[in-house]
Amino acid sequence: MTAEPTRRGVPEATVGRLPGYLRALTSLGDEGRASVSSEELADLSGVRSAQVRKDLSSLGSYGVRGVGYDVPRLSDQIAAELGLSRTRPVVIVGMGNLGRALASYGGLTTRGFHVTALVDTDPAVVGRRIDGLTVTTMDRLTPGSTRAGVGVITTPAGAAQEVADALVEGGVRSILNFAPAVLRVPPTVHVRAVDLAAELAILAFHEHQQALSTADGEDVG
Amino acid sequence: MTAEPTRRGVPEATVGRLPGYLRALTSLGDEGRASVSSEELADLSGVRSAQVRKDLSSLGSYGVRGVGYDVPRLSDQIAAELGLSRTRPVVIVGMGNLGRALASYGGLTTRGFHVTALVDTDPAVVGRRIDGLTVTTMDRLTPGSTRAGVGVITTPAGAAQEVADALVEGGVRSILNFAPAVLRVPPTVHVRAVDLAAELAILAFHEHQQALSTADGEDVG
DNA sequence: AATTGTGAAAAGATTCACAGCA
DNA sequence: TGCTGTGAATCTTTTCACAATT
Repeated sequence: MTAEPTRRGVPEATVGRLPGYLRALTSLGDEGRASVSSEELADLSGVRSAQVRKDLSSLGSYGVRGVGYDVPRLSDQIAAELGLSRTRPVVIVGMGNLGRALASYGGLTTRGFHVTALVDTDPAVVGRRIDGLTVTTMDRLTPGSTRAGVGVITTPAGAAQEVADALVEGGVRSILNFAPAVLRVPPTVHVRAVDLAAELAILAFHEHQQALSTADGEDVG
Repeated sequence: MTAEPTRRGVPEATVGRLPGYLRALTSLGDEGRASVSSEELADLSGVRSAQVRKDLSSLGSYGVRGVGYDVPRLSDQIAAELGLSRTRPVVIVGMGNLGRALASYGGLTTRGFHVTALVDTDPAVVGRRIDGLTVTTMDRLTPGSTRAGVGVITTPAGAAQEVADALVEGGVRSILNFAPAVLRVPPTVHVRAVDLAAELAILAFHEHQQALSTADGEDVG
């Protein structure tokens, strides 16, 4: 029993798709749609319908055979499963371009997350107000403001580990890391990394392969 | 034979880890290290050593038993595999906070990528200079500037599909999509999505599960 | 003695295909 | 009839363990 496996066994791959389903369901709900089929939900989420059914059944779902899934009910179900009912504090560390962009990013402020602190070390930035919050230094963070919350690291790679340590110390149990660095954290702390350079490199790989295979005379549509 | 499978069969999961290896190797190289073991490289990349060996062997690697991998040589090998030898043009569409942040993001401008155009529809933004480039409208993009390049979408979700269509029209074959929307593109075009809200939701899920299991009396170190 | 490369085993994820139900 | 839920089949990924090699 490490920190990894999930309570009632929702597979990790399924968890990764739940936000996508929720997004689609939210937009269906806004249009006043009462029910949706796995086929349509799959289409809106960019996956296959069998996948949708498997995923939702692993949640102990409440679809109706011959009809589909109840949109508001399934929304609530997924939001509850994701733990989005309770609002979580977010601390952003590193007030460069990316940090500032995230601080004012609407998608972050909406469902379930609330930016409670902005942090930087640069004295020229500390004390400035960004999007209604005053930038503080790391050591001014109160443990209460970060407990059971999410830390977002948008510092240069060199500072990332130090920041992660401080966040963990301050009670953060989840970290979203934009710095191109591997973080060492206790096993109770979850880290997700978003590496823009890596994403581009992966795209470059596929383009490269495509170029090679067309040069070799494969047909490409 | 769709567009998916890779020339000499480098598994997709492996491709996803190559940028991480390259990052570690680059930093080892900068320190003047001549060789590295799978064990150490694994440690630096946050994976297991067996994984590293499998991954590198699928590249047709050139490690030396009893010694390890030659750092500069392996770097070159991976960079070549990823297609990072040739510089690729990047077009960023959507000059909000995130778009501006990416436009001046160093990690993007370095290895293999070069931002060649910034695009927005807002007349108040078009014509402005950001980071040495003048913001244009979509229709002023020359096909040549985007061909075989990468399009980055940082617009609101509602505009994303339209932008993707235009990028594809303009010759882009890879898209990095930050808008929370599923894009429909021809099968020859590769899309990777970065969804910040989804990342946070996934972290929230794990925190939520952890909270549940501790409440149920599981030990958590 | 140290470390790679790789078959084989195990685990995980996806897809199929159809029984079961409204 | 239409669509879910799921066992079985398939495919992919990870991990193990050890022979091969310097």
